[in-house]
Amino acid sequence: MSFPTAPTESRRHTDSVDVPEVVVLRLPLYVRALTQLQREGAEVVSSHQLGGRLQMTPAQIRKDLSYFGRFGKQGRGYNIEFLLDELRDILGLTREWRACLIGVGRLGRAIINYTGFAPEGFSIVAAFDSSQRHIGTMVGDLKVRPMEDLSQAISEQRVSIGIVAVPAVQAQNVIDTLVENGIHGILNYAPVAPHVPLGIVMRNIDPVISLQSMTFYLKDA
Amino acid sequence: MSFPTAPTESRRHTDSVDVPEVVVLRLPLYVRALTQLQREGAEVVSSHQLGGRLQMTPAQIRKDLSYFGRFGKQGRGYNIEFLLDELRDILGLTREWRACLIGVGRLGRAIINYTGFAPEGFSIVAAFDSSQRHIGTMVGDLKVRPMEDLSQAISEQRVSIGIVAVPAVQAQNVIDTLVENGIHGILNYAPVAPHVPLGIVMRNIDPVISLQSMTFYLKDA
DNA sequence: AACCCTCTGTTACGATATTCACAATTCCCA
DNA sequence: TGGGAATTGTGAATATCGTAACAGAGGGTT
Repeated sequence: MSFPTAPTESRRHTDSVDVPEVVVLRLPLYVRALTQLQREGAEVVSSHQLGGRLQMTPAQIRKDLSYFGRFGKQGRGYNIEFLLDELRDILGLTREWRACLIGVGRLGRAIINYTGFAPEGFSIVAAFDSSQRHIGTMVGDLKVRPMEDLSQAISEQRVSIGIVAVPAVQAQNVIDTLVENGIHGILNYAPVAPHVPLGIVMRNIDPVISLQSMTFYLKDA
Repeated sequence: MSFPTAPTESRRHTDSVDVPEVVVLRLPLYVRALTQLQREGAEVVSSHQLGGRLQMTPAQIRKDLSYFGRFGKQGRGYNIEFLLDELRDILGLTREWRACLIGVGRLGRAIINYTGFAPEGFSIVAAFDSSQRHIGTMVGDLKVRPMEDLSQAISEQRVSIGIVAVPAVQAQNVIDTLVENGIHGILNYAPVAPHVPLGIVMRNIDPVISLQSMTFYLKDA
């Protein structure tokens, strides 16, 4: 498999289900590859074909899927539309997810303007900043609000994900605030590894960390 | 440990060294935590303290470090400055790394303007795009060049990393071109899982994939 | 209908990764 | 200087993860 355990991700939820987290982390890749295949007009795919696309062994794909059910037909493979529906359902991608953004500096503005979220059902419905300089200004089509409004906005707009794009020093504070206000999922762009209580799911987006592990392999090539 | 193998990363280099890739992926986190500790004025740290910061077990930290040498003192811990130097050396962070950016759309421009790279020794020294609309324009302080210039720019400016910020459909082509021109490290922002030959190190930055694995844990909370 | 080819789901096995546990070393202080 | 407290480095034990292999089911073909 080409996608080993990246050490800057996630946090286990409850242990009610016994699906390895590595498996969950791969499911979105399946969704994407299947979507691509579907666009190409395919109706059925074998674990071997899918493995070719994703550079992983057919056995791993079958094993991963088997944690959730039996989706294929022997001798034939997987019906793409059906499997996609199932995977979307498993991942919770059949509904819209509303997120709020904290921090509307350069990075925050880039995130708001990123067009990749909406087609996948993720929408940013509120933006916050602690600086007077930003509060009240428009970013995309959102008016930037003060942090004091966070609690109200989260409940009124039924926000369940917080996207953190503040400077490193503020990140832990902001994340604590989000958690206190009932947010359970955090997408953190700040270059730190914040602490979150058990049951909170965090994902870190950090290009510098990615580069720094890359150079290990490049340094004497 | 809070940082399980994220399944959208990397690719093993040569197998000359026998350090597990998961270990390499964690080293940058150590570097960052140690840097932070140093800023706070600490001179020595134990694996237990460091583990507290990073939410991992002391044993894992000691084991990880032991792949590369013996950096601590029993009864005392690790000298922060010394360990930082060693880790930076191991990761190849003692030199400057020059990268080129492909794709100067919204995402590409955000990447160029991102201020987090330079302080860590990563600089973007050339920008390319295939669209006439962009070629010749200035992005940050770089003039956007046509793809035909890629080969020359890579050798003349001694570029060793390619940052890909083109639409999904173009990503595989662009990456193939980079590899053909001697690039061994690729930071891919395009929402695809491209194929790269053995020996090429790729890291994927993909917030949507991160969110899609997060919702699995959020969906019935 | 009989045969053959294909491909899944799953169990058994092997590889990898993490944690445990402890001997050995260092520091500090009395 | 001696003794206790702290902490490393590491082999062994455990846990997790990936791969191989195969029985059994589908579907196509003659």
